[in-house]
Amino acid sequence: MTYISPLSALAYPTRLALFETLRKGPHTVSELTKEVSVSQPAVSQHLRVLKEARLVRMRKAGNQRIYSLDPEGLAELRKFVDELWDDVLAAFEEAAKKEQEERNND
Amino acid sequence: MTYISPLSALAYPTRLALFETLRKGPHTVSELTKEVSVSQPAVSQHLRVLKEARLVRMRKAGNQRIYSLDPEGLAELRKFVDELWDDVLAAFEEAAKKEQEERNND
DNA sequence: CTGATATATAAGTATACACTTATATAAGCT
DNA sequence: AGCTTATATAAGTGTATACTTATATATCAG
Repeated sequence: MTYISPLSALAYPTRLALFETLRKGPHTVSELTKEVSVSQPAVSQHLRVLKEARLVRMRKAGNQRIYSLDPEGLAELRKFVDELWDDVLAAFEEAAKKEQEERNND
Repeated sequence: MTYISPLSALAYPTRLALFETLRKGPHTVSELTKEVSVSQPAVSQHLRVLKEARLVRMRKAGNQRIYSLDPEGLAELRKFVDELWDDVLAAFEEAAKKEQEERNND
């Protein structure tokens, strides 16, 4: 099964390395290729995955393609983790409440 | 290469489904197995990956093992995404500044 | 102690996918 | 037009890993 998501897109080391480079600012494909130890086609393939996951976006500039972070997709990732964090806090409160009740039963 | 991280741990659909179930609260392995369409050993294997990534934790209760979200590991994930978001905002500001400069040049 | 239940581990298999090289596409330059 | 540079796509390969069944471990109940 193939499952494109921001999480799976960032799961692989080489792809994460490309993404981390893009955090520093927009880069062309050849610049990105210099940053990692894989071939240019491999970089293009990773960029496609990142793009489909809406983590990065691309604009053409003459001969080159400039990749950069995609604010829209990243906003969704942020939302996911924010909501996740709400659940974590809720679980904490629930656990604290139960502990309190157990103390009262003594 | 094997790369254990919260991101790769959540990258796979079945594992994400288990994690999403745990967001609702602590569950035993047999409860989790009912939620997904794979065997119990497969669930145990996924839980091990989630545990190594510090996304979930486990406590024994008699015969059973109760899995729940791991606040510590999830705090790290949150931190990662928060810092990532800072970079996104910075990239936005940079882009806006450049656009402004280009307008001034006209 | 014995059987039942809950979970983990072992071993094997099938498939997804990260990589490679070769080639296609597309834009810039002379 | 042709040549060069930048990037993408195609096709093939090796490996990681998600699954399976079988079995081991551990706790509980009688």
